[in-house]
Amino acid sequence: MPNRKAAQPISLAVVKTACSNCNLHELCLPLGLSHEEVEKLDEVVSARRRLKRGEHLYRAGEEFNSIYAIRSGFFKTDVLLEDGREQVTGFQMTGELLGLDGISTEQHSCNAVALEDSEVCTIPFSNLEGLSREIKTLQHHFHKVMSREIVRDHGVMMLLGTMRAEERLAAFLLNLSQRFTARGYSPAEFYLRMTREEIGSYLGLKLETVSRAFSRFQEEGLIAVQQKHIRILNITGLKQLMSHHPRN
Amino acid sequence: MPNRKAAQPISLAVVKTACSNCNLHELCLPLGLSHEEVEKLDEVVSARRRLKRGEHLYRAGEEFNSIYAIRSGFFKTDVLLEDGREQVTGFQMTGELLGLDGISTEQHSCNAVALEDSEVCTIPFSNLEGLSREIKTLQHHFHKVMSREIVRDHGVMMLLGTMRAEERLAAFLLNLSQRFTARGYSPAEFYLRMTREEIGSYLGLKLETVSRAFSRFQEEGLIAVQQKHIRILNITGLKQLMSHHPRN
DNA sequence: AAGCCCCTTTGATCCAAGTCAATGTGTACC
DNA sequence: GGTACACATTGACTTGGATCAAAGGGGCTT
Repeated sequence: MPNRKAAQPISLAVVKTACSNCNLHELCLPLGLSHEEVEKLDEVVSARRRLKRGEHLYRAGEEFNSIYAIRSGFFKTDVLLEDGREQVTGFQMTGELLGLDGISTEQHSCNAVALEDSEVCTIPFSNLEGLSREIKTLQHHFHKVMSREIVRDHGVMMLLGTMRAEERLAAFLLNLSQRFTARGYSPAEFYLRMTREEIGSYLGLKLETVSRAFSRFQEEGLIAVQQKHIRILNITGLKQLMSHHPRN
Repeated sequence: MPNRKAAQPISLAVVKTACSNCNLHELCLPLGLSHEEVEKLDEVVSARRRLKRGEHLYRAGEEFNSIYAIRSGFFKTDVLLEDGREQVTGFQMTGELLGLDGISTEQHSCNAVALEDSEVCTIPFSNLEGLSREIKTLQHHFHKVMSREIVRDHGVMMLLGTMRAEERLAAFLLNLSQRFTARGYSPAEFYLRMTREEIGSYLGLKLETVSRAFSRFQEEGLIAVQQKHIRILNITGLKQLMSHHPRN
């Protein structure tokens, strides 16, 4: 149990975020940096922050100062229209960056919400810019990360623009599977951190449609669903489904 | 008439791209740079390239080396799925950058096609990174441009995920209008450079639906359409249309 | 000036997904 | 340990946009 013992002073070394001893090197900003360079990055990463499930990391309209690296946990980002319509723009997991949208106007343009208890590293953006003027590798890696975000968004546009409901859900499951795999988890079995409604919002579908598609996949033996617990039984079947579109 | 006189040698000064005497300062990378800094940028921008209508600036899969600033003309970018489905991911006009998607994998991830005769400045990316390690303002501005692209994409996701056909088209027209205005053109009257099919692909609609929506807008007195020539007659009407969604 | 091709418009019909409604299920809180 | 509440499933019906089909421009080329 993570119950903090009363009044016990905690050593700075433990509290201090340290890229150098973080096991996310391969997923996060330090990718490809030398030991020395990672230590410089350490100085820039100012603090960790813990969030409970449901808590906002930032909200649309707030001033932008920092980007965040997810140390552990799971987030969604969403945009709200004045009339209350909501679009989930992404789900982020360990090692991924949050807040890149805020650079453009120096205000966050979406909301970031923890979907489970999570922990992030706060990276003041002007410090990061400073350091990436010094460290070429860091600069280039950061540019790649931003660019990857753009490519990812194009993928979602493709999905929303051209795919039918079951294709969208299959693509979604395969994407999650692949990201879990990259983090050392099972490619075939995982818990969804988000509701059917959030999946639907992300995929441009109503929650009932998401639910029906899950049921259909189960009937066809592609997956086993029990609430948020998913097991992928036939990954090639799911992949085929995506090229099996009618005509067009 | 821009008919080039035969065999007349052209002075280097004319051919050479020069940010310093380009009238796109306010829209393009040099935004906010000092005179000296712009001259440094000049050295980095290696060449102009002219494209005829229909010509590809780059194709998905090609090696990425440079980004491109549009000096004049109009482009679309699109992504193709193996099965032939196409998604237009954006339309780009004067002053906007093309190719940011390629940074991530060092390969272009989409196609960029000129929709009218156009001219671009080629900016070798490693040179740009080099210079932006020297010039803080340039670095920051470049980051803002990339971030703006992400925010823009989120807007498109919102559009594709939550809006009905007529809302999408209204949003599209208003967006074009606003961008033309920023370039000193009429906010109310313009020629579309793309076909109904390309608009449809961008908006996740079939070309017939786009056509019908145009006709409906015309019946309602919101716009006057004649083929590719658009006049916006009631801009507030168009804006209202977007908040007038049914329920949800 | 004719003829062709591409783009666009319009009509009739169909279907995938949305809507509305009721019932089931798991979990957190007294 | 019961009860409340949020989330999920399933069914019946509706509908917005897709599909199929045909006809009407515009602007090329020859």
